Formats: sequence, structure tokens, C-alpha cells
Amino acid sequence: MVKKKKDLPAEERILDAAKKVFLEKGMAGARMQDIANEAGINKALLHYYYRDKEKLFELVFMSESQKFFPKINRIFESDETLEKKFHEFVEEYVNELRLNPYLPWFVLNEINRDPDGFLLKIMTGENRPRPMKFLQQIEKEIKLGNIRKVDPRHILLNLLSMTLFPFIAQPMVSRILGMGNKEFEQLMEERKKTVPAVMMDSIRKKVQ
Amino acid sequence: MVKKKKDLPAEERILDAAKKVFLEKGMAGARMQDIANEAGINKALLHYYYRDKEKLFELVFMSESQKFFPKINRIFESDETLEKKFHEFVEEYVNELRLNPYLPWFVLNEINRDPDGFLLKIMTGENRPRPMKFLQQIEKEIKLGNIRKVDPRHILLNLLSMTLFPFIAQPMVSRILGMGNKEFEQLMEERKKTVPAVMMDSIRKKVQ
DNA sequence: ATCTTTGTTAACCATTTGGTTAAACTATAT
DNA sequence: ATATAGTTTAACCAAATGGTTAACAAAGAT
Repeated sequence: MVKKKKDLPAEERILDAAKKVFLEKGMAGARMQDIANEAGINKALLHYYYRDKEKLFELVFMSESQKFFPKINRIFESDETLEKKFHEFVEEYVNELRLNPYLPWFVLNEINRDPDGFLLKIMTGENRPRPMKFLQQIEKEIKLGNIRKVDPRHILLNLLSMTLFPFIAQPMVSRILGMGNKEFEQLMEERKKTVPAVMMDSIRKKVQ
Repeated sequence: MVKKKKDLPAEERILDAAKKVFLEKGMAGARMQDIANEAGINKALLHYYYRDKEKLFELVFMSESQKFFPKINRIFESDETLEKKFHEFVEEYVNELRLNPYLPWFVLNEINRDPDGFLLKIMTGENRPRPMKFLQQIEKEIKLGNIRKVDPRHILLNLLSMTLFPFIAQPMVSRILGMGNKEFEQLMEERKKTVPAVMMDSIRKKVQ
């Protein structure tokens, strides 16, 4: 029998536990005791390795939110076609979010909790979202007459919305549509095709 | 000079205050003292009018979430064309959410906090979302050959996503795009046109 | 006037919660 | 073996927080 957790050093078990608890309950809802229990250690040990709740949360949040943001840049700042970018974006995020469904909710929740404090940290680092190149690419394609004349910001919003929202709203969506977990995953898998298709239809020039 | 709040009876001021605080901070983050301060009364008076935090929250949550859900049904179960429904849906939600931008985040947050407890209440009442007629309408249009063959669930998801997500993610979106409040509102106003357009483009048959 | 009901408050209480301390345990080096 | 440094715990503490109480004020009712 393989001990799942006991064999990891306490310091790591704490971090894993903190991730789990913070992701599920958010900063305000998480209890240090919950984290200690989840890690199978004494509460005092939390403070031995990580000074206090704020620090621990910040650590978890930074590490998690950097799974979330940098993807955007790597894709958006590449030299691919728009169509390729749509596909890559949805593909990568659906894959990531199926493993980590709480992630966007967690990030948004935190941004909501403390819009200035945190965002200034993320938004000034290397990993802040940089949509400029992407937006400019769209404008360029418009000028070249390759796609319809549309506000690039709506394009970006639509892509983000259709990709991220279903995960944020999963519990609601699943109930409304009467789906189980398996069905939901299947539906998200399909999104890898349907979302880029919708995006392309929304910019492709209409045949006269 | 018109006294904004002092002239309302305490019972109502409390409810207003509770709405504000709960919507901003969620159940876990809200403090009874915050609500009392916001209402300009003593903390004990909260418990005089509303038994405890749980009860007060439930009241606020029910009243707010019923602003959120019934719209879906009124629109989706009408006899309008799909195009009209797209327009009405976005129009109404953008209007509502501009007044009440925290609403969707609040609802989703709560669903996340307690997926079973709460949802059973909403989901069994008169106001539970009933997307069936809408989904069937889409299937019918497909059979009639009026629109493309697409999974109706994706249509519904896309509409919900593009309408609601920008509000849920407003703080993030605003920073990423470097917008102030005014600009954000302007952008949302534009969505009333761009979102239904995208929706129609995604189902309209392509010209051969 | 005074009795009763309703509204409001300050002070208080019990529990929860983040955080500390001092002691004990473990391993490693001497 | 024993000294030392790192690890872990039980017990404890102070602040925050939800909730109660008892007294007081305001407003009707008699």
C-alpha cells in the first residue's frame, strides 16, 4: 500500500493542503485548522513553516495565479494566425481547467476581494496579461481586409467568456442542463471545437 | 437636504445594508458589525429584526437571486424567434447588471460555497431556470433546416458566457484593457449589439 | 397619567480563530 | 553518550465575532 500523503515532507503537505482549502473556500472561508487537518499535522506547524495566514495565502495565490495568466501571453504574443490562436487558447485552458476547475473562480474571487492590493503585484510582474499584440493583430487583419470590422476588445472578451465562464459556473450549468460530471467534461471537450468555430464565424467576412 | 438613509425605518436600512455588504464580501467575508455600521444602528438590532446571520443572508440571497434567474425563463419560454431572444436576453441582463454588477458573482459564489443546500431551494421553486423550451426551439429550427446543426447546449452556454462573464470578471477585464468605469459601461452597452450578432453568425447557415 | 408594546442601546458572553510558547521528540554530529 | 539543530506537539492566549441580556426610550393605548 502506498501512503498517499504521509510520505511527503510536512512542508509540502502543508502547501498542498493550503492549495486545496484556499481554492475551495477562498481566503475568508478557509480556516487554518482546516489546512492543518488536511495536511495531517498540528496547527502550530503551519506557523513554523509559513509565518501567517496572509503569507501562506499569498504564496498559494501567486503560484496558482501564475498557472492562470502566463498562458494568455504565450499564446497571444506568438506569431500564429488568429484561427490558430483561438484553437490553442481554448485547447490549453480547457485542459488546464479540467485539472484545476476552481482556478478561475479562485482568481476572480481574490481580485474581487482586494482589487488593488493583489492586482498591483500580478499586473506589474512579468506575468501580467499583455493583450496588446493580440489586439493589434486583429486591427491589422481588419485593415488588410481579411476579417470583418469589429472592436478587438469584444473579440478578446468573447474568447475569454466562452472559454472560462463554463468552468466558473460549472455547478450552476451542470444543474440547469441536468448533467453529471462525465457529461460536463465531455461538453467541455467539445468546446475545443465549437468555441473557435464561433470565434471564426464572428470575424470571417460574409460572402456577398 | 434630503437625508438619504436616516429617514428609512431601521428594518429596511438593515436589509439594504445587508445587501450591500453581503454582495461585496460574500457570506464568509461579511461581518455583522459591518452591516450594523452600514445601516447606522446597533449590532443588537440586527438580531432583533433578523434572527441570525444565516437567516439574514438567506433572505438577501433569495431576494437577489430571484432578480437573476426569472429573467431567463420569461425570455426563454416566450414564443419569439431565436434572434429576438438573443437580443432581449442580452439587453435585459446588461441593464440589470449595470445596476447590480455584483449579482452574478454573488450567486455563483454562493452556489460554490454550498452547492446542495442552496440550489435545492432555488432549483425546485417556480423560479428555477427552465431552459427546455429554448433548447427544443433550437432543435426544431435545426430540423426545419433554418439554422446550422449545432448542439443547443453550446448555444445556451455561449449566450450565458458572453453576457455574464464580463461582469463577473469586470475588475480583471478593466485592468487588462486599461479601462475606467465609464469605458467599461460603454463597452457593455455595445455588447447589446455585438453578442446577439455573434450568436446569429454562429447558427446562421453558411451560403454555399 | 400610566401601562404596554415596540424599538434601540451598551454591556456582556461564549465560541471561534489566528497566532504564540515552551516543552518534547528526532536525527545527526562530536 | 551527549550536545546540537531542526521538527512537532499540546496547551495556551488575545482578538474577533456571532449572539444575548437587561435596561432604557418612544410611542400608543387605557
